[in-house]
Amino acid sequence: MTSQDVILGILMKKKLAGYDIKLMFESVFSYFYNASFGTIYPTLGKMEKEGLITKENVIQDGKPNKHIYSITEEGRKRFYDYLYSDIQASDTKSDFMVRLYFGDLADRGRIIQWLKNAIRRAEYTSERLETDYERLKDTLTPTQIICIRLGIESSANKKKVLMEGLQQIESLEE
Amino acid sequence: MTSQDVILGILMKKKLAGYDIKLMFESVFSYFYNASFGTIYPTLGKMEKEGLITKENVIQDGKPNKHIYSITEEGRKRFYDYLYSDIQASDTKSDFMVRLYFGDLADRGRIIQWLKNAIRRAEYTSERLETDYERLKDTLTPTQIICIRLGIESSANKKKVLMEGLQQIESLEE
DNA sequence: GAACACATGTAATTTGTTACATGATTAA
DNA sequence: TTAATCATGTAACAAATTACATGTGTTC
Repeated sequence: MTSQDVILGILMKKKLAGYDIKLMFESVFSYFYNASFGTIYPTLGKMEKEGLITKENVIQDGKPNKHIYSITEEGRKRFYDYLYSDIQASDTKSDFMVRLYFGDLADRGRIIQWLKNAIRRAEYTSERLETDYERLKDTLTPTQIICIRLGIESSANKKKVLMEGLQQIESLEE
Repeated sequence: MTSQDVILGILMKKKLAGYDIKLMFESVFSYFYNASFGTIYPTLGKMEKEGLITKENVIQDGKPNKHIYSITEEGRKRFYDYLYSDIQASDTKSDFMVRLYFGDLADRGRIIQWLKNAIRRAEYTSERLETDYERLKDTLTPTQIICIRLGIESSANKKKVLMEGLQQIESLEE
């Protein structure tokens, strides 16, 4: 799975500008995919050259011009090639978990701070996704519902485990 | 957090060869970090040049020679620079979740296959980690216990959510 | 005889990030 | 007036993957 595959998928449903795609990465996709502008724009350029998408120039007033990209037949074909390919193992880099793993090399106060911050983040994520879910649930496809449920429940679960861990750490003798 | 930071952390406790580090990435770290040989060996080389680690040549019979790396004082200092730096947001690329998100473009049979495979993987992961936990729990530090608990419970939770999702999909009219 | 575990390393390529450059409008 | 939102793009650089190359011993 490359950024191109994901962009192709997004354009399957709607024509969009690079900026809009970035907004989607930051909202819906944030807990399972992300890419920066420095990836999105060059990828869109490359895809247009290859005939997978076409560009439309939209002049806006008060705002900069937009390049709206639409997927082509060739692009749709390419997307299905991806959709029916083998699923790759997911790849996670969690700095927080690495810190925890090496936690005995840090002082107790610092660890407690790490845990409290992570608890707050997990809480915030699960609440944000829950709100999104309530707002969007009538427009989501069945598999998108599973996707967002996975996000909500995993962050709620994470919060639970972290709170148990925090209690454990706090109960320890110095 | 770079591969260098993680390798430094691993060498804080024990001198090891690149091959051993790879084994650790595949076992203990697998659910929150990973790096290939193509990353590990060049990184070790660079670290030695910078004086963060030292190399020791170990001749083995029947097996190829090993290069055992030990961390230096300079390396320890560098590790603490990392340990006390800001924690970076975790970065996940889940091909499975992306497929789910675009699931309405795939046929129902395929989706069911995806879900069943993911359920099996989640089950396997949580069982593997649970076994590791039972075997190692007396040697694990308190924060390592939180770390592994996070892995066990998150995969068990994932399995639960996926099974609910599968039922939902299977109950749908064609 | 094939494949796998052990063990290291390089090279080509891909992929991605960060920072910079530009510039209008709007809200604090 | 400062920052944020909107909007695109490039360039320098960093990071990482994949494949290749080498070679022994063991297991199937």
